[in-house]
Amino acid sequence: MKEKQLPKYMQLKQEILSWLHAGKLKANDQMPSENEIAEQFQMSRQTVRQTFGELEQEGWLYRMQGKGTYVSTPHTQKSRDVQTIGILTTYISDYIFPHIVRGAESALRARGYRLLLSSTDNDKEKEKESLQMMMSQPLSGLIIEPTRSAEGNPNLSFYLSLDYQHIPYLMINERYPEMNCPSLIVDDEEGGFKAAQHLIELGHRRIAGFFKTDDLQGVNRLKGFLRAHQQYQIPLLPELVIHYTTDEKGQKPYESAIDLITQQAERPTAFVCYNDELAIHLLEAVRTTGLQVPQDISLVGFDDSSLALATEVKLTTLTHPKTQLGTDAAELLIDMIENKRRNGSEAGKVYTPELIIRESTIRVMPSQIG
Amino acid sequence: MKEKQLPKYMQLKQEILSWLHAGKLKANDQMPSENEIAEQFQMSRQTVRQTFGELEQEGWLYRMQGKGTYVSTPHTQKSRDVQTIGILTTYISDYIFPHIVRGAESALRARGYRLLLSSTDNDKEKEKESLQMMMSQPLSGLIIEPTRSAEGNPNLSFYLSLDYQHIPYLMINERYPEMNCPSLIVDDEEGGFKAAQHLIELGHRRIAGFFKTDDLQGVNRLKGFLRAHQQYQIPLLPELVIHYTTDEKGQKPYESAIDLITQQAERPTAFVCYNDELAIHLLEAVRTTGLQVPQDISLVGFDDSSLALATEVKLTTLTHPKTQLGTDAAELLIDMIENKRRNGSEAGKVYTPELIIRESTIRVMPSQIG
DNA sequence: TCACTCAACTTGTATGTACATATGGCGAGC
DNA sequence: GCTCGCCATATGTACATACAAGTTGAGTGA
Repeated sequence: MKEKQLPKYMQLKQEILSWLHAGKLKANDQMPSENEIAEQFQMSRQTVRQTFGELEQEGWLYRMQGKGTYVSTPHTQKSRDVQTIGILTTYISDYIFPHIVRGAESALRARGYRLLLSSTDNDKEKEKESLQMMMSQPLSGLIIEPTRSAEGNPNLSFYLSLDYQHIPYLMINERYPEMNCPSLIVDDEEGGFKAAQHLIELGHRRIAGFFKTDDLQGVNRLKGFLRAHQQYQIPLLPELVIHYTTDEKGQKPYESAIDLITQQAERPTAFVCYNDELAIHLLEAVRTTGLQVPQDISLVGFDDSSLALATEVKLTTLTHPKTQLGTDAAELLIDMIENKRRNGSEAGKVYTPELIIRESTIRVMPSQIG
Repeated sequence: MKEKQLPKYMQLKQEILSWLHAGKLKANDQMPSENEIAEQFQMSRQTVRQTFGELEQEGWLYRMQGKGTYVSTPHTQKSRDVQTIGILTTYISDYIFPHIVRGAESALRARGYRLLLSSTDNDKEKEKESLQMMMSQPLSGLIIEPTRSAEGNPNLSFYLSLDYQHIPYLMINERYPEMNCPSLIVDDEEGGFKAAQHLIELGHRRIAGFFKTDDLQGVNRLKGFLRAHQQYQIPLLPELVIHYTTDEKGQKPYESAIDLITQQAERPTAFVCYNDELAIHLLEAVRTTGLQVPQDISLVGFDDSSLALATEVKLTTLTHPKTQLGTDAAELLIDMIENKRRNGSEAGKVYTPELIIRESTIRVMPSQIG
């Protein structure tokens, strides 16, 4: 019999809570007096007082000297059940993030959770501020999109204190390798591979790749891009791989694309773009040189965002779960909270991007072949 | 001597709190044991326990069985200062809303407020749920984007209870006429007027208007559209004004546009679209009929969203403050909270949309003139 | 009929005792 | 030098008693 008997006052508390849940006692009903309960349960009035004290603290009962003890209104009771979950993303308004937030928000609302939202603008210092503010009041769980994950994790101590406080959390899109928690990620390497493979199978041999490499997403897409070239034994000229950072995204890739088209002896026949946003941007760049997509240059985007359908030439791109990712994250987190599952990386999920072939890619023209 | 002597346990509580405030006891210092205090203050251990119990409840102390009682970290104490503000929008992921949310979020974060986010999907029932959840825990203020504002306000009681609880709130984008609070709105009627005026001055005489009329935004844009026709004394055929609701937005305007082009004896030469999203959609519709924008049909969008620049033919559109609106809303609300300004409609702000002329509108061709 | 008193009941405060249980240090014994 | 067990001390639980203070209603008296 290792199992410990609950203290009497706790047993009484459970009993009374069960009365409330069973509807035996309704709002503003008067409770039996302390002495009545004491006699009925064969315990002293002091013990009953201890129980009533806790129940009052927790908002289930209220007491009036000289009159008696009463059941609180359901409003006051139920409100304690509303829990809050935080989401910390890099950006809010850009691109696919609103869809992730929306998926999570609707799942959370349906399950009765409130959503705290904060963004980091991909800035470690803001990530720290946001974590501090979020944790300053009771939090039931946290969904995190890591900030600049290719550069390590200076806010590790905050994440450790999440463990210490037993607050469940999970990561989306990317992960900090040193942390052991469930993560919902997209297999970006596979996506990069599929993009390059698609173009190679269409006969392209000079494919330029534009990748944002200050987050793991871009690094992994690049990795898959390279692996496809190796696997198909296509030599890849170093100047056909363009790296850029978040700060440079407005200029560098655009100018590099124009350079590649106009300067290179043999211009590339296809671009693999870090995402749809960049693809649209490079579509412009191609047009300014007088060339056409897809006749002269094939384009592959990433993420299947709304932008991919807004253009006249609909973009070939790779899917991103977006809303589904947000919904899955919220539901997994709620499951962790309600079933007290421990953290652990085994839980997560990996999404494989699927290629969507539209109008921006085309079999390489005979005239283009070197 | 009316003044009642405080109970002993309360006196002790005051005493211990004064120790904490005076810095006599620092974080994680060990308190004297219950028995020591009891002897020192000439009271029983039970009384000391009562005091300690309350101080523990309030977060000042924590107790460890067998070890002793300790002072909590200042973190736990000071954290009570972080306040929470809610934002209730119709949509989260769509269109310009992410920008509004982003503007508000960054302003709030900078000022040390947390952001609770919820959406209504333009559904009154969900609006009610969201309000309930938000108000279930302390809230310092609320930013509301009204749901289906053209159809009245069934959740009025919730808004009245905001007043009752002295929670400041303000409205963005639209307003419930019966409520007296600051509102930040865009002068949509002026926008509708400018859109029509622009086309009229380019010589267009048969201008079709597509408006979503289940919210006030669309109704007002339509109003301005009509006013321009009156002012320039252009007769407007009833069949050139297309109404639709949120549910119909995928089909009705698209089909109506094709009908207008193909069925009408004299097809319209320009479309005024409820927003950029619809404009892109109708751009497609025009293309399927073999006509071109802007040569055959001029298009005006609304809101200057990122979509307006994604297309090959850059959209002529009207500005929307978006991020600025979110930032302004957050800062006004913080001002109301911190300076205890009362609600009142005098505070708000009205933004006037500006016309941005791009490539989708053109002077009417001689061949087009009936 | 009205106002007052008072008894009986409620919860609030205060103290005393007893034992249970968790912690940490000390010393005996290996 | 290490381990084990004991002990002192801390908080946790439980019960008993006493009186204070607020509420209610029945009973009393003018």
